[in-house]
Amino acid sequence: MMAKKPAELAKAIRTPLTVDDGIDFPMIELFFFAYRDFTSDPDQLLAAYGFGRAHHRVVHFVNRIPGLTVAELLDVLKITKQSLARVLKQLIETGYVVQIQGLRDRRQRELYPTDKGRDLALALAAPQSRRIANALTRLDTQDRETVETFLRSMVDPDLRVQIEQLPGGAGNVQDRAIAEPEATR
Amino acid sequence: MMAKKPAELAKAIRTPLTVDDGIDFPMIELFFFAYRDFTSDPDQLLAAYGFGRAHHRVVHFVNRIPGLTVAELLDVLKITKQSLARVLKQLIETGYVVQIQGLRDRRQRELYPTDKGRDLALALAAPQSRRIANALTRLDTQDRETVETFLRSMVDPDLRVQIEQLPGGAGNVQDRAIAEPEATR
DNA sequence: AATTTATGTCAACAAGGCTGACATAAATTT
DNA sequence: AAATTTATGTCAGCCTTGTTGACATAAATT
Repeated sequence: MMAKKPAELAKAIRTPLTVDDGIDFPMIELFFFAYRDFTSDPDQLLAAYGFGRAHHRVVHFVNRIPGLTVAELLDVLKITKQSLARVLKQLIETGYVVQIQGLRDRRQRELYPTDKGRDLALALAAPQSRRIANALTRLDTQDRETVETFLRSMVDPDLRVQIEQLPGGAGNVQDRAIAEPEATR
Repeated sequence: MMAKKPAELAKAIRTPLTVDDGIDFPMIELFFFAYRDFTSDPDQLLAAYGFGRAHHRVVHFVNRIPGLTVAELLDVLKITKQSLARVLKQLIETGYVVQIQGLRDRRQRELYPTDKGRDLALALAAPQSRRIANALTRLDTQDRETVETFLRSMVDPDLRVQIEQLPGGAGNVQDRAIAEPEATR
């Protein structure tokens, strides 16, 4: 009996889980590895600035939706006020983001990027966009829509409104397919 | 000059970044939101077990590649020994994973799931697999290959070997398309 | 016999999640 | 006008999970 080696107590399963177990493991793993490398692109850049992924997300959405309020940003990021406060404070102090008191509602703080903030957002997005463009070159042109449809369907239905609100409307293939400068401003 | 209000110092940019800036923002954001919700599926389950995402990843790969060594697991997860040690210790103590001394090389510890560990891996993978299956229903059958090709191309080329080694070979569309139980063991 | 390798462990640190409580100013309701 | 609600900020403290560097041990290799 000797309870010393737990390896002897509970028996080891030596066969791998596979698709035969009714789970789409290949797709689960592809998604995992793809996202891991996708996020690794901006990581080196961020480290140079002394920022982390949390800063990245804030800078990104402030540039994509200039003037959004703190509450709106919390809703997009799905984090708590305190978590946001830390990184937002740093971004404001270092001059990447500015707050402007709301006109209609003066309790609100509208968030805007500065020139520095815009440059950073572009620099962070560039390698990710390149990676995507490269991946799409292995596909037919109309396959882009397939990938978009897939990814959009992976998002919780009640959260897809967030996507549709973004300029360029990733939630709206038809709108953006032509890539014409719309009246988004 | 009163340096009190940084909002007044650096000017706010009021126009959003769009695809016109040469960046594929729609795809970047779709990927972000899709992955966010994809990982939220197992999170509730994990919380019930008192585990985190780190435990999830370990349990997953130990079930997919039973008998892999600590060094191999570190290589797949791309984390440090110490980070792995913490969660691995917990998983072993609570009986989800067992270690067996290597036969060829007795320094190595081969990692295997227990029955508990296998059940957990399946329970965690189920909602993710369901989400994927649901997303694929909106596509034609041959579009699955398009999505797989896209995701595989998003992975760093030198890291794609990791995918190809997994049973069911997500890196090998032809092999897995038929979903036949091959001589993978 | 000496060295290298695989693993474990300890101490310490940092980022970025979380909660709960409390403060303030502005808007809204009564 | 007074009371309440809302948007935001802030403080204290906790947890997970990533990091580094140092050191120990046993087994394999040279």
